[in-house]
Amino acid sequence: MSGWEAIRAEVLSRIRRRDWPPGALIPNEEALAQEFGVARATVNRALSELARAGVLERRRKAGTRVTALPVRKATLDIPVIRAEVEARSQRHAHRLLARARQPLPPALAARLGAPAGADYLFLQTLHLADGRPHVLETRWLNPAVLPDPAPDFATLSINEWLVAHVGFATGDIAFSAEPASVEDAAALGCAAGAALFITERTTFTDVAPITFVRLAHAPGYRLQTLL
Amino acid sequence: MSGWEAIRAEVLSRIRRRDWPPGALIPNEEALAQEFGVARATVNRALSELARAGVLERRRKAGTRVTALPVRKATLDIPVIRAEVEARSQRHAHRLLARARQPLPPALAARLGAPAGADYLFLQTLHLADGRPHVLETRWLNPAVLPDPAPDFATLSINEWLVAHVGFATGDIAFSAEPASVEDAAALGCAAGAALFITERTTFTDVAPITFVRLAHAPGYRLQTLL
DNA sequence: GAGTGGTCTAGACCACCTC
DNA sequence: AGGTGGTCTAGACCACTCT
Repeated sequence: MSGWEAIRAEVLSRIRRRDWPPGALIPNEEALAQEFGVARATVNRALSELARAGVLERRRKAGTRVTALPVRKATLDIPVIRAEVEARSQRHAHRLLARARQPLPPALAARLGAPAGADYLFLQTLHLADGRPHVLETRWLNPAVLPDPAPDFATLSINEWLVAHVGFATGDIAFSAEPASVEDAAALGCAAGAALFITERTTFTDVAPITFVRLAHAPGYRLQTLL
Repeated sequence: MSGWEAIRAEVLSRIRRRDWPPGALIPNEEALAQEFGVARATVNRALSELARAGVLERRRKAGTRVTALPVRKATLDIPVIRAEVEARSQRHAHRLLARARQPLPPALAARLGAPAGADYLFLQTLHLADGRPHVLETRWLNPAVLPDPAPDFATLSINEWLVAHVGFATGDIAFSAEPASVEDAAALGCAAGAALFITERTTFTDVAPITFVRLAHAPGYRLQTLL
């Protein structure tokens, strides 16, 4: 191994070995470049990666420190549901349970930054994995992003239509646990009150809100990632 | 704005505008460098960031494509519990409920890559926020990583001792929803069967397993992040 | 074999921040 | 005011992988 990855490994090793304990200032880029016999840019690359991982804290003039109370950063992959199901070699299908124009509930209007009571498209979709209920998707969609006539979401999943036609957007995502409502339970085929893993996402373009979606995952769902 | 961030923004804009639709091959680095009047390294930096975000897919010789079915990547911060509580201006405290040497349950031994029935330290800690139950932490700890004599975890939280003395490690993390067990309910002061948000982590150093920890969060907990 | 991205270098300038 | 990291350049070599 050589190059910036080798330097990252060596620095990490010195941190683990407590040569550079938590909170300590480490030598500056030029000194390390000399020590390792590489260009400063190579050291910069290695240290920047460690800073991104939360292991180091870097500030101009102040130098580079080992993070005292490291905030571990985990990267989650949020796949399209169909891709997630098919990655487990299961067959994916979806059924459109509801589709209606509805005024946006006030709480959601606030989260999306939309006018209260705005006319939104309400969609409820049940995703199936190998024919069994997998995820109940409840979505409010800004009709302004839709073409006229609107696509038939009975055949093409909404989410896939969005990623293909609206493109990349910003937003936020939240995870929680909720007891299954009567509606959740009916759709997912579980008992009311069962512990469900809930994902909630809001997405925006630069100019307008796009959608709010709540995913209620069938019992047993796990979201997993490497640290 | 100028530099690599400007180029990233312009490329992203062309993708959103569908000048470069999903799946399309975009010009190579040298062509873009000429067009924007910058060095190839600057284009490389911009495109690498977009690839890291999952917007582009890059392969030598094959070139750079707009991701067809983008896998959104969300970065989660996993703070030390005390820091998380204090960040909300609440007072943190913890009580050590149990501490015992116990053989590692077979299921956990497999996950940690430890010999079945290995002698581990079992610790159960209740974290309080403003005096109210916040998280029930259930942990198995490899005694080999502890000094002799072992620290008194009644005063210093285990997790903080670990981050300060064992240092950075690899591992994995999983999130799920579970009904509260009788034990969970008693500790957290909620009803048995209530929907709890569960975090499970396993961590290793290069050479040995360190710990498995299960965090049962009190009802209402949300894990949130930006996309 | 050849085209593409990944990385490295040596030097430079600059933004930022602590002192 | 001056030290530090952040970025850019122009050029080079290399690793990978598609054809």
